Amino acid sequence: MTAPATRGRPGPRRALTQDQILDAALSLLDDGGANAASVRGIAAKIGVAPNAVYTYFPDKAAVVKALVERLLGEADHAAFADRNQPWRQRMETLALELRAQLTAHPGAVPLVIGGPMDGPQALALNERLLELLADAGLKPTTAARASYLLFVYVFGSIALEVADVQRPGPLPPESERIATRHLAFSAIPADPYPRAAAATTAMASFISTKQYIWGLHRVLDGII
Amino acid sequence: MTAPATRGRPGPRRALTQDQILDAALSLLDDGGANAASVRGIAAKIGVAPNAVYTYFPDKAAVVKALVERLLGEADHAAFADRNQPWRQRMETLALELRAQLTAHPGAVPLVIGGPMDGPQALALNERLLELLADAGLKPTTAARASYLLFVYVFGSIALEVADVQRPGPLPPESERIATRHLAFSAIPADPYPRAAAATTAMASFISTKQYIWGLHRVLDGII
DNA sequence: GATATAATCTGTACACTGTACAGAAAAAAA
DNA sequence: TTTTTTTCTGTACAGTGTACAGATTATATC
Repeated sequence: MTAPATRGRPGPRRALTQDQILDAALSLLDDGGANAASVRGIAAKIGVAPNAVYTYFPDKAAVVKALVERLLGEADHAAFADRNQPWRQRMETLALELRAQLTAHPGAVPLVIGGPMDGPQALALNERLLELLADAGLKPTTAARASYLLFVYVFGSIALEVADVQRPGPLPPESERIATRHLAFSAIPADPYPRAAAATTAMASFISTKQYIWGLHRVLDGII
Repeated sequence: MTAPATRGRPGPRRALTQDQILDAALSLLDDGGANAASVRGIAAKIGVAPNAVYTYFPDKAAVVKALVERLLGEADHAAFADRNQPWRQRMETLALELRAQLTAHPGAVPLVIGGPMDGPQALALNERLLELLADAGLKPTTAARASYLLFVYVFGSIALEVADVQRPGPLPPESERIATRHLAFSAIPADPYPRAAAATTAMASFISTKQYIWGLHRVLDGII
């Protein structure tokens, strides 16, 4: 798959692989946040000169694109491709899988939603969704619309969730993040925001799995 | 409102205002994309040394934060605060208003969804949503959940829409963007993606106002 | 095998980025 | 008038992406 296409031509053997570069990039993102995956940082991590990276990718954008593809591909499609399970269940599995995959790399999330989702893995994901929605009884065009809506919901949720924490590094446990939000929201004055001020506890927990599933079900209810 | 708080103290008069800086930043974003709003660019645009900006904002993040607040605040709340209209209508007005406001500045969108939406204007928006959903008959906690869901939908949609074009500058007209997508999607092979390949025309138009409204209605249907 | 060819990787360099620090000019307070 | 405080500038530093020119290395050709 990731075989070097340049064997049988002159020149020294490649010392690196694309995957090594992506590994390094992801690792930097994981403990440095979205801006930590610099070309120089990547190169340093694998012990090579900065511009050696450009042998494997034309520019940084290509690295990011490949990394996004890889992250999307790492979601296990097998689980929700199982047509024996009820479709809502499969949808839930898919949504949770994607969320788990992406929130495990919060620094990468801005990169995922920062570019067009038109790579092979995004298309594959879309295809699984279309199958699933067909099984749910939707006509192709409605299924396509619904698939896009679900994309919006899933990636929108994840984006808002990771945007909520500013410190780089792995996402703290849900409970801790909720506690932080609660603290922040407790400062909301009742004067201009009476309704928000009265709902701070609820609002604090909107980054939770529970709310994520609740929202998913509302969307699915709307699609029917 | 934005009065200089430092009058009645020694020192030369300020040559700039925060708004001038935000104007410059927005203008740079508008015709250079999300990375174009550099401190140096802003300073050059208003004819001042780069570090003069730091008199008005502690760092670049603060500039971005203020700019986001301003963009959110520029949505006209009056239209959908009118309780005489049916609530679905008001919701539609709100959603369209926000989309228009943000897609008018595509370069700013990554900045909007890149940080926590907890500023005064985000809270004000949330408050309007809560009022609206209360008028729709929802109980406070359900209204709060639904409000967050709508945030996710609106900003998620806008983010995906803006991420779809890579060239900086103003968003091309919808028809042109759809045509571009159509062209790109026409290359989708039927082999691994039969369903997607059969729906390219539909998929191309998912960045449209029509799809946006359709999705909104599905979400509202789900909320009831 | 010797030679030509083409692909790696490195060193250096350039134009950018955010921002820290030191100083000069300016205006109000004393 | 002198002191004090603020604003803005100049300079500087570490960091960014990446272009360019070699040196090195392996293959293909003669």
